[in-house]
Amino acid sequence: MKYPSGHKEKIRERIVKAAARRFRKEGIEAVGIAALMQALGLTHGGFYAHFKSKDALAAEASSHAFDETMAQLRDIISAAPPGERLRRLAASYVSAYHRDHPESGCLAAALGDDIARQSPQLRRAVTQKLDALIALIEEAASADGLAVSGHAFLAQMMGAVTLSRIPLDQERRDRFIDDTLAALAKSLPRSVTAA
Amino acid sequence: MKYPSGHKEKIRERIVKAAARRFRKEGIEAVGIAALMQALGLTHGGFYAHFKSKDALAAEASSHAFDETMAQLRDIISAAPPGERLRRLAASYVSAYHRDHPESGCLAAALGDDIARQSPQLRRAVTQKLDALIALIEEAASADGLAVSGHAFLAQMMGAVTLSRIPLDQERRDRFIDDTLAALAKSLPRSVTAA
DNA sequence: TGTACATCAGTGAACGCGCGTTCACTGATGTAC
DNA sequence: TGTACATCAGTGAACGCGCGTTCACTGATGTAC
Repeated sequence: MKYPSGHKEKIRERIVKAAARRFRKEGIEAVGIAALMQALGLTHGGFYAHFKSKDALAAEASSHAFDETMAQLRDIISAAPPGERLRRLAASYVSAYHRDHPESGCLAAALGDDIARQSPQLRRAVTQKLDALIALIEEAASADGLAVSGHAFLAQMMGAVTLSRIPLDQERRDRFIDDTLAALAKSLPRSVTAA
Repeated sequence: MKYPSGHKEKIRERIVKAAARRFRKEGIEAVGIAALMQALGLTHGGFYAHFKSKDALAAEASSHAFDETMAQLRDIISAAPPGERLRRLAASYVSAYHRDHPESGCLAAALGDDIARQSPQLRRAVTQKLDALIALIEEAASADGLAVSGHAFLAQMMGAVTLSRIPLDQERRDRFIDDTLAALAKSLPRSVTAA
C-alpha cells in the first residue's frame, strides 16, 4: 500500500473533525466539500472514497460534535463537588467562551433550527444525542439532590447561547449569558456556594 | 399605467409576507427567488424591480416577521388580566401551535442561529427587534408585579420552541413545551391562577 | 375624437458561478513468482 | 534478487444543476396634441 495501514481511517477521522467544527461555525450549507478537503491538504475527489455524500458526513459530524460536548460536560461534572455539579455544568454551557466558540460548542446551540429542517435520519440521530445530554443534566441534578427537568434546563441554556450570538455589541451579548446564568442559579436553591 | 395605482406597493408587500413565512419555515437559503415569485403568480425577473437583492428582502422579511410576532404577543398581553400577563405570553409562545407553525412564529426560534451568521446589517436589525421583544416581556412582567429578566425569559422560551422542533416523535416534542412551561410557571410565584 | 408616444410592471432567455458528485487516471507500494 | 502485476488513496477535469442576477423586450395603459 502507498500509505501506512490505518492511514485511510485517520484521514476519515480528520474530515469528520474538521467538518464538525466548520459546520458549527459556518453552517452546514456554507461549507463546501472542496473547501473542507483543501483545508486538510487534499482534493475534493477523494471525499467520496470516505463518505457516500455530504449528508452522510453531516450525520457523522453531528454525532461527533455532540459526543465531544458530552465528554466535556462529563468532565466538568466529575470534577465538581456534589451540590455544585449542575451549577458548574450550567456555568460551562452558558458562558462567554461557549458563545464565542461555536466550533467547539453544543450542536443544538449552533445549528438547532437548521437540524429541525434536515432529513428524518439526521433528526433521529440528533434526538438520541439530545436524550443523552438531557439524561446527563438530570443525573447531575439528582447528584446534587435537585429535581429539575432536563428538557427545560437545556432549553434555557441553549436558548441563551443562541441568542447571545446574534447581537454585535458586547453588552447585549453578555446580557443573555449573565441573566440566564443568574436565573438558573435562582432555580437551584440548595447549592452550597452563593451565586 | 397598466396597473392600478398602488399596485406595485401591494405586490411588494405580498413578496415580503410570503418571504417572511417561507424563510421561517424552510430556511432562507432553501427559498429561491424564482420559487417565491412563482408562488405569487409572477416571474423571477420582476423581483429586482422591488428589491436590490435577496439579502435586502431577507432584512425586510425578518423585520416583518418580528413585527408580526410582536403584534400577536401585544394582543395576548392586552387581553390578559393583570397578574396573568406574563403567563399568558409564555403559554402563547411556548406552545404546540407555535412549535408546529414556524412560518407564523418567532423569527428567533425559527432562524436564530442562521441570523447569527448573517451580515452585520441584518444582525443589527434583528437585535433592535429583540430589544423590543425583551422590553415587551419585561413590561408584561412588571404589570404583573414581577421582576424577571427579559433576556433570560426569552432565552428559555425560544430554546424550548427550537428544541421541540427537532424530534420526530410527538412525545419528545411535547416534553420540551410542557416542561418549559411548567418551569416558567414555577418562576412566576405570584400568579393568580394555578398552573 | 383619434393617433402617436411615453411609461413601467412584468416577462423570460441568458449569464456566471459554485456546488455536489462522478470517473478515468496516477503513482507509490506490497505481492507473486 | 529481480521483474510484472494488483492494489488503492488520492487527483483533477468534467458533469449537471440550481441559484442570484441582468437585461432587452412586451404590451396594456395614460397622456399629448
